[in-house]
Amino acid sequence: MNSFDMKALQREILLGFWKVHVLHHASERPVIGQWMIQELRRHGYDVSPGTIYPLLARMEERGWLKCTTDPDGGLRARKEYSMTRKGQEVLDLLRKQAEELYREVVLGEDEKETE
Amino acid sequence: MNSFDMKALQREILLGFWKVHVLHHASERPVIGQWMIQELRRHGYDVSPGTIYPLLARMEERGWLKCTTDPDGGLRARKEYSMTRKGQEVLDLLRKQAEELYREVVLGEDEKETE
DNA sequence: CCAAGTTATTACGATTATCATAATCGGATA
DNA sequence: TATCCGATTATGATAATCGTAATAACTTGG
Repeated sequence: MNSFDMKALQREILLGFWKVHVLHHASERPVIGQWMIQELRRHGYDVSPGTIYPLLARMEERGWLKCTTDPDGGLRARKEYSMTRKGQEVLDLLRKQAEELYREVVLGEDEKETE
Repeated sequence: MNSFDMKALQREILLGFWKVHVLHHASERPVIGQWMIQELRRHGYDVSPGTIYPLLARMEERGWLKCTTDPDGGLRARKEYSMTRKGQEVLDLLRKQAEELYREVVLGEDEKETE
């Protein structure tokens, strides 16, 4: 298959992409950790709970997502993360960056100069 | 300005984008650490040497980039990183991912189903 | 009603990446 | 030769990620 270290690539770069996907999905419907794990597996990537859950928790801490749980659901009830105003701002910026990235590295357009 | 923690955003997500830019640039002409720092500054982002140089060194370790230096240039001669075959494979995969990301979060296309 | 699976999250210790800042090196400038 | 500039290196602290195991609550079958 690939001749390179996929684990390193996931950690250094792809995980960042997936975080953008998470924010995007969260802006349409609530996201839960387990869904994210399965979704990535479906795409052929394997990411451990020890990565996913802390990641969502950090996004909540930072105010990018808000978390709701069934209060009667017990200690490990499923957590639904949905978008906040701040998260939306982050996502807006990320969309711009994702577009720049696409234009430059996929389409091969030159960077626009800041004059 | 922004109401969110830009430092966290840079660290968790944007830095990954910039790594893709680095690989892309390296596939066209050699890249050096100082250039990268200035380029990011030009775009309004501030990243420290303690991030950039280890990052390039890791890419070399992993065989994604190869490094050439003027052998008579002394201990801190400028290092030029250029693309390797393995790095090109990494970049190819990243281009696909960047395109998926763009289609989904910028254009709002639905994911393609794996049936 | 109990045992066994299923769906989820949490805990944890080890490893790796990132950060800010200071130090260093060598060439150019004056 | 003293100073500045372009670059990289060193370092110690902090933060993110990893794999694995533990836990909790529901569901299902006998």
